[in-house]
Amino acid sequence: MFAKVIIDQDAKALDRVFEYKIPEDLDLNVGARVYVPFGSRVLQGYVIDLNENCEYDEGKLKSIISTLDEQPVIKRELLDLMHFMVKKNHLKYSSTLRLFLPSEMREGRVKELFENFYSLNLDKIDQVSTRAKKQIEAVAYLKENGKTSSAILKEMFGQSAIKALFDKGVLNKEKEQVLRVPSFTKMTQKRVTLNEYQQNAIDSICEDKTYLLHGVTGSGKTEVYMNLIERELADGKNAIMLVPEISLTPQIMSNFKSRFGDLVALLHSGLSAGERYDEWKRLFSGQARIAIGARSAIFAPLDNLGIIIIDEEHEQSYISESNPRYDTHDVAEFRARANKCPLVLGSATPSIDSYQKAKEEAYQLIELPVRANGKEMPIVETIDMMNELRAGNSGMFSNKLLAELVNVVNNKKQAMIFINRRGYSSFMRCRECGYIAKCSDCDVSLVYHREDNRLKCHYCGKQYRVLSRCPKCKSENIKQGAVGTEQVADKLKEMFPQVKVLRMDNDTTSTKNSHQKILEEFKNSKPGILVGTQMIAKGHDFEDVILVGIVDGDQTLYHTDYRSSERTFQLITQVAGRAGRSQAEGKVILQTYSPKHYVYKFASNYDYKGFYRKEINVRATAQFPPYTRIIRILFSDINENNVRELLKICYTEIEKLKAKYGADIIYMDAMKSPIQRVQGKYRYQIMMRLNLPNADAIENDAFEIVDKASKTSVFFEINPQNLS
DNA sequence: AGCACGCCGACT
DNA sequence: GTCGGCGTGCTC
Repeated sequence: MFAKVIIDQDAKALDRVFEYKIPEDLDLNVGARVYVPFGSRVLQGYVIDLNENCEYDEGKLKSIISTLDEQPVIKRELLDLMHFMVKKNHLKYSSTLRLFLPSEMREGRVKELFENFYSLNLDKIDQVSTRAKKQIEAVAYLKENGKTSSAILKEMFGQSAIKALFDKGVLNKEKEQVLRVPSFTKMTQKRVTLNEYQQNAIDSICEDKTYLLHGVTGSGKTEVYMNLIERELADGKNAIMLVPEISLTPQIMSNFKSRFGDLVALLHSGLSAGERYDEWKRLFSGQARIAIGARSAIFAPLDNLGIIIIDEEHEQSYISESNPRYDTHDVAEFRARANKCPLVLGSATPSIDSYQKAKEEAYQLIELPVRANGKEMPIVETIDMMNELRAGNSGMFSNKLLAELVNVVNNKKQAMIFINRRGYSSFMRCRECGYIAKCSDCDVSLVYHREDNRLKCHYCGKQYRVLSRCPKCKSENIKQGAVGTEQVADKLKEMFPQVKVLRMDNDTTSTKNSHQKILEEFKNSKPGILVGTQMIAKGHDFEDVILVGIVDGDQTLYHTDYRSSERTFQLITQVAGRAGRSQAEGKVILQTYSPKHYVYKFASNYDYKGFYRKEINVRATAQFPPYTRIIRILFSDINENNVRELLKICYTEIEKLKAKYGADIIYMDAMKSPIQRVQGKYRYQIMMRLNLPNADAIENDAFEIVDKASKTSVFFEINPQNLS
């Protein structure tokens, strides 16, 4: 017998199948990790196939040294998925396989946690003194509950009692592996009665299909998810539910934990390597049957899936933007079809892509048009900031927003102020000559951070001293540009000194649990104002938030990106949904310099369908996705000449494809990347826009060309989310 | 990725 | 003569 093996090395040159002989006495399975001789070294690899024959020269084959796994750790379905992903996303086998296993399982670094357990030695039970009250209690407890961990026993009966029992030989001590389970405070969740739409959704979602669940904010999607999962569990099946990274809120987790208990396993980047390994193992062994987590949880080692759910399906975090690059939607679709189970995409603001698929009946559309609590959506008032300016108000808050804030404070309620930019202000600009401070490595504007009075590069983290005069024209009139969270928070503190003003963004949530702490503090602050980036927009329910202010709605709009309208609409809807979640009436103040833009018109009326109709037209007219496919090939290297050379070779070759595909290559150009340097590497790119019918073929041809020409891997992006 | 092999310059 | 620079090529 022969084995096909993928070597666990991150080099492009090694990323192919190597064949090995299998020793007679080795019991080997597809999907097991193995040690193999490789050149003069011993490396870890993964068995992806077993065959009677080999393709390579048999005389040159070496033998597998040993296997690390009796049972395969990568199940068949995931191996099929590997092939799918490698092909679809031009990925390496090795990096794809790594997605399937916790990092602890590579290089044999499995660290397991052991704990002492005690159990009763029934022969010696009569040795316990009748006067030893604690010891008798402990024995009774152990009779009732069986084997128990020493930590629990000592906590309950005291260390001395347990030690005495052990010394007498009444207790047997044994070491046992324990699994580290991330803790969450459980809330007892009362079961809510479903409205007719929710019930209808649950009844309809039952086939081997993809469903788009379009439910307004507060329509009770989570309740639908929980019911669906409950139904599948009862049917003996397992479930995966994905939530966007940022909304891994304690609320969602504790809801699920209290409903499903230890059947839930969590997988996300906030876990320690040990915790992640243990959660993975609980799923693998079947102890846990529901995987909940951010995008990587789609690779949960569960078989027999009954349902896969992607909550807030429009979120960008579902698209992996660093290697290995993939779109969670594709992976979920693959796994759902492999398991013949429903895939549910849920959102209040579906991506244009998904909604179009629903319109074309590739997906089945299900709607939850009303809020579960029967409340109306809060009223959105659009403020024309140009008018404010003309009226002499050049501050960052409109008079209306200020008045509403005063109202909040007087009534001891809460407000959320949303601004989509972190730091104190966006950039430093010389008012005389127009010079803008940039990062010397990344060619991107530096952002002023007041807390440490420094300029920071948001791409590489490099810090600079603040400029007091312009390095170009020596003018001292160098100032910050647009406002950021820090400045807004400072201003509010100044205006409302008696009010608790909290800030939440990437800078204030870098330490573990800081996220939770801020939210907890806000919850207990009345009156209180929470200032933040999109981080505050997702899934937090605060009863006393009656006002949401969007300081500068335009910041996401004027990006040179075909998706900016879509993103702005989603963001406003999402943020607006935070207001008036309970009895109180909510209000949203939306400040903008372009109040007539269609995004604001539709967003302020919560008119998703209207927005979709407009936006899909724009895309069709301008020849943007989903009607075309955009491909961006990014080359980067420390040596600028190397990149330019490679770019030139690839461009000339790819250009020849025009003869073959003609007008299906709508556009093609080579250029410097918008952000020319990141971490000292020069970045150049080729952008292509393709007509759909031949897009796959052109994409593959282009990939072949680039792959052949370059020794290192090149970033190959499809419909890139941001062009930096 | 690592490691061998190989073909040129400058040293005990 | 030999030591060692790192370019090229291979690993089942």
